[in-house]
Amino acid sequence: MKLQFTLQKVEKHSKARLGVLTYQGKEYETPMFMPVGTQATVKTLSPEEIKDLHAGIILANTYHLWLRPGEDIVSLAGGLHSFMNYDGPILTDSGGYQVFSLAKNKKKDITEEGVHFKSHIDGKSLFLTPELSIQIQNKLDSDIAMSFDECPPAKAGYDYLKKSVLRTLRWAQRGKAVHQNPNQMLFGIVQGGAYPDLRALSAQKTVEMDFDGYSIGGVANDHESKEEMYQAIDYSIPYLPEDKLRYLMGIGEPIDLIEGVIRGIDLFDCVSPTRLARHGHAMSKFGKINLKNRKYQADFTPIDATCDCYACKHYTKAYIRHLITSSETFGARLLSIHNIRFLVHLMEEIRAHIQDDTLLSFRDEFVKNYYGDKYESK
RNA sequence: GCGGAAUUGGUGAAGUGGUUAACACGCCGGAUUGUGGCUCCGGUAUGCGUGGGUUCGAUCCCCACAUUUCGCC
Repeated sequence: MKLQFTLQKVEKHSKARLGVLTYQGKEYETPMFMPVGTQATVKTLSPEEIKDLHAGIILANTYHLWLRPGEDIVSLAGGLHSFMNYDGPILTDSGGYQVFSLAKNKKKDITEEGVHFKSHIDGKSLFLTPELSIQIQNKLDSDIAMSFDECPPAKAGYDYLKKSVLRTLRWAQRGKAVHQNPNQMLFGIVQGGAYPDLRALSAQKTVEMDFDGYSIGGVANDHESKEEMYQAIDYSIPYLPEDKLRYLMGIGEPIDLIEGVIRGIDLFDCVSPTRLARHGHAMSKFGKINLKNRKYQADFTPIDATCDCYACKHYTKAYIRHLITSSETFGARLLSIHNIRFLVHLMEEIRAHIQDDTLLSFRDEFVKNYYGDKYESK
């Protein structure tokens, strides 16, 4: 069954929206943060643990699963849900971003037809097209498929970005034409860097094609400023229909989630909670905690005494620090659990504040706690 | 007791008579936004066993001593 999205409320003081996703008889509330499980697993976590965190949609990646084990194997297994034993909704990214990120400093050849680039596994030459990406996602049987887009660097320059936006529009059309899975939503992606007219063009033309939802892409690239990122959202949102999902791709810093919601975003994904975990960092409302720091060596308190996650209920900073510095995978697992729970809980708070029309003051208070003096001095 | 070899940071070690003593690990920081899980970037020996000597200059040459180690009695 296809996911259903119902918009429930828009905040008075901002564009923040509350919505409900209905899937297999269960309801999931938006705005929502989606953990990333590139290779059909949220790194270090079992599906049961993901559900215990009250996460909803998780991401998987077309590019990675195409290369290994191959979409036919997943299809033979009965699709992604049965293959990975996850009965919640799954979104697949199209592989467009991987062309940008995996082949960042390597040879790649972007043509009208598609993208030639090398496998990160064995260097083999690959050719991914908009049609192929959608066909793979049809077979993977995710619940939300993404259009294959070009994800150019933010600093690419107006002329290149314009060409790229127009090509991404043609690619979206080609992908939509071959999309066949009736149980799967298909999203279009708005590009256009930090240029208002390109974002407007991209958004309007994409919406004309009538997708099940719309993403704002190209915002997690390079080192653009937060202001530019927020502008890219602001330039895109006015053209998107109220009753469809809006997904800000790749964004997951706590403050960005709040700012995104304020601007009208419903869905976010980011590798940060799991990647930071593997590198020994815990997220908290007072900023990132680097558990590798010596000062936690004998700190026998939890990461956050008020957190209800498994890691905080049973383990101390000193123990997790020991696991991380000893390269024990249980440390990465505990921190992944905590960090995802932190973001999921943040979204719960955000939804409560939308309900009360108090999101803006929540944002201000959050920023003060999170950045402390650092933010004041900026 | 005799003879040989060795002695460089927390560790394993490279090295040269002449500016800032290589590299690796560890340690200490930092980074990380549609994930190339064990990643990236910094910092980390005011000193080369100790004491003398040679030299304009010694970690590098010489002497003595100490310690370690190997062989022989």
